[in-house]
Amino acid sequence: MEKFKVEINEIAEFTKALSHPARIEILKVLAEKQMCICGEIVEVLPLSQSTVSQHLKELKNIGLIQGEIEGKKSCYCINWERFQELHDKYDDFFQNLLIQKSNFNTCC
Amino acid sequence: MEKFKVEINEIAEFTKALSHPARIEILKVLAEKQMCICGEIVEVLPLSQSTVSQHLKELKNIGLIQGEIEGKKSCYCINWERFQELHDKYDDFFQNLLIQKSNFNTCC
DNA sequence: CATTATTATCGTATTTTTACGATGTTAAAT
DNA sequence: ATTTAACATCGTAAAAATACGATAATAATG
Repeated sequence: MEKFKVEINEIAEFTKALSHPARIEILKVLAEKQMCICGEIVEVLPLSQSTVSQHLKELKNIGLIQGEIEGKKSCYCINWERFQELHDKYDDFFQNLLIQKSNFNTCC
Repeated sequence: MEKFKVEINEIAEFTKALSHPARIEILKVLAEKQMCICGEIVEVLPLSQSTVSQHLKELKNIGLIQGEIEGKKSCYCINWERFQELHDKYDDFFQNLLIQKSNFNTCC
């Protein structure tokens, strides 16, 4: 994956983490409930427990969420700091694109 | 793909379109040059012509770029209206998430 | 008209993603 | 000490994404 610049790769990793509806839904649920255990997420999603666990792992890998084992349950929540960091990088990039939008750009 | 709500699916489709570094790079190049022919994009990317063509097609499918055949060349540019539309949807969604970030949220 | 240049599409191989059931692990409950 | 509940991980099947060479299509060029 060294074909592209680091900045580009970082954004792509972020958008990739968000590229599945289940993972977006998970973030939404976690934001609403502040935190919840795995089971609550599984209840809401139309996917099996193991599949949800996999999606949780992916979000965890990129750091968007945190998970901590509490007894026999597993408590998840959003890592807001990381969330902001990634969102900001994405946003910077796309704001820069928008700046370059010219007015007389009828294009093609 | 009817498992999730339309709003969630739309965002996922957008992020999916941006989930590959090549496609992000293409958008960057197109923003910088306002418009360019396929060959110019191929020159810049570390991928074969056919692969780049495929990525262009995906961006075109979701409407982020437009392509028009001009003689034997093919002129591409960003569809800024669509770009804004998708970006706004994404942004709305994540701003809503951020609103729900509570201060006393030490989580887990 | 034949050739060349530009790009899209086809066929296909490889890799990655997605999904699920089965199993393993650990802590709580009985 | 068993049993149960909650969850992660494993194994694996199926689908999708990625990449490329070869070919097709079309317009410009000679």
